[in-house]
Amino acid sequence: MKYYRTHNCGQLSDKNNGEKVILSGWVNSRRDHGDLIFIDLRDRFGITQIVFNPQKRESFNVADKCRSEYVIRIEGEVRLRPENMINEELNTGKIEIEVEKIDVLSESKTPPFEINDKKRTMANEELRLKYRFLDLRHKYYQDILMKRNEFIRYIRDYFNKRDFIEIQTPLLANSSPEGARDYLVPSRLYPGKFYALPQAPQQFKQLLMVAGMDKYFQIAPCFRDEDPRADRHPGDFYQLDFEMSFVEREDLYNIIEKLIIELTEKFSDKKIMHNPFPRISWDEAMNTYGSDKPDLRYDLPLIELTELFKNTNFKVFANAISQGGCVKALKVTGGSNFSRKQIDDLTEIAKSEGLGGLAYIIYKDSPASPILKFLSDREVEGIKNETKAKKGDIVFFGADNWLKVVKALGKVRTQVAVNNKLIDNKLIAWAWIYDFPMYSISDITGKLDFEHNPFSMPVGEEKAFEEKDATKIRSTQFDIVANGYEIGSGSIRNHRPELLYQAFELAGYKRSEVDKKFKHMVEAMKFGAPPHGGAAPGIDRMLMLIFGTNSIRDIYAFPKAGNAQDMMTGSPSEVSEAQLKELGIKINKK
RNA sequence: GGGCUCGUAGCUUAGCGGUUUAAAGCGCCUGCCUGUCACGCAGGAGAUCGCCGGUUCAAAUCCGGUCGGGCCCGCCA
Repeated sequence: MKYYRTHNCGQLSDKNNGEKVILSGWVNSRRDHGDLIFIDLRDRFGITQIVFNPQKRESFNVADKCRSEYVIRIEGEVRLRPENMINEELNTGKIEIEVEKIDVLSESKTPPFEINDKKRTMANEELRLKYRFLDLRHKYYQDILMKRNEFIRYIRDYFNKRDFIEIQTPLLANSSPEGARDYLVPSRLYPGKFYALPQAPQQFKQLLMVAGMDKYFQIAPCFRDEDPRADRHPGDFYQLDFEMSFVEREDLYNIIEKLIIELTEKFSDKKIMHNPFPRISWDEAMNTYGSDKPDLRYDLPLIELTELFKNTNFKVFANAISQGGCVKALKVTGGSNFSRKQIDDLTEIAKSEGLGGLAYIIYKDSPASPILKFLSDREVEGIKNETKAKKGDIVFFGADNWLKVVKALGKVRTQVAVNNKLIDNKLIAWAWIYDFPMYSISDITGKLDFEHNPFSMPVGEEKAFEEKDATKIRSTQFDIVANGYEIGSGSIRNHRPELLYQAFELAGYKRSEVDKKFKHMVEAMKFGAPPHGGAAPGIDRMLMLIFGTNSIRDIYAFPKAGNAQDMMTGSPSEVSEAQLKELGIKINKK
């Protein structure tokens, strides 16, 4: 009976008036009025005010010694608060507990930072991560973890209702030659050999389709050994991984789109901007927004001007066009008041993406620009017509090969949106980007390589390979994007072994190499593989967006810091000589 | 691997065109207080200014290095 409680701290109301209750929790704050002590007792469910009177001398003396974060257990009677002392901010604000007996279950050292239910501590993150078990006592984090639980349960229900089954795939898998850096796990039984933690259950889920499981999903832990970002947790993260047999892309869109709409409406304060989600081909996305994950909360499209400058005397534009490139423009309404510094900063962004510079025309009473003297009257008039620039606007130009131009102006577009506060944070602009390129020329090797998942079916299946220019082959790969983030991707898979060999061959893999590296996959496809496809939205990014947190770390119970270390447990850490010896591993320290 | 930026009581910050006692709010400790709810009032303790070196009569302050954090680029099929 020592640790028994009758209620939690968020439960009692005026209906319980007069009841004898036992509560336990943490001392959130203590207000000592000399001969009257209030304690706000806190647990995950809420806060209840408890009152100590000097008539119960023994209990009063214990309460006098209680400090923040002590764990206490009290017995007492629920009492209505006087009318004018009701606390509207608390669910339990109409009542308080008149304490008869108190036990201190655990004392607490003075915490390294203040823990208050009302506000998040402003202590720096390194310290908070070190004492994560204390930081998590904040309502902010408790709410997120509870909401995350609801979120994931909703997803499980959604898929279960639709005949999907959740299947756990191995965490000790094989290192894959494609993709991100693997986390390796040494094998004790086979010295010199390694498991790899899966970057995604991609191969297993396809094999489950071959196995006839028909519809699979998993809240799947994934591991990639890459450097973190604010929106990328180092090491491990979760994907909503699913795969279906006998489907087209349309089936995949439908199942995700409906889920995401329900999740957004149920769990977010934000409004969905476009419903149904816009579908934008990769070419169109790049051409219009200069990004394969465009932020559609603001418009600001890139404008095509190559035709206008076909015969221009302005060398920068003429050179770009003669080498098969293009000229594009970005009009910023009301941008004529950009400072010198702002224009310089935007120019730097363009240059960092490989452009020689960022030409511009400012529209005051008449157009003003360093490049005006190189342009004909017809061209100046044409720019105005195409961009619909008016007094008060600015138009930026990019000229080079197509991809460079759109990427650079896309970055400029993003920055302009920030500068001019064009972003409405109350919106989530979900969208589909489809028909990604199957291949691209690697910057490093100069050779053709897979742009994304090599197991995706090319658009048009065998007809795709009639295309002479392999960079023009499109994949059934699609992304779900929102507010400038890539949330996840999917595709119809290539279940036809001959087409798989053909796809790999273009990327420079011989049949024998494919057999060696992906033997189980190719073999599986030869034993009656159903057509199938799937996708994998990132749970973490969805949570970030839908909950509206700024850091990916907020939605994890125990996140790693930006240095990929766990500040609390100290991992990664050294291991004993004996362990290394058993694994046959020798460490060369730098 | 590269760039930017931050590091001053337990916490958050001020001071940083060189100078004597490093300042404030919160927290902590002590005392007072029977209606507070981030209670209030009074008093007190608490800092080798991340670390190492240099310049100087003198460094939290200027310079160099180093360590640690954050953000970004590369990377992330």
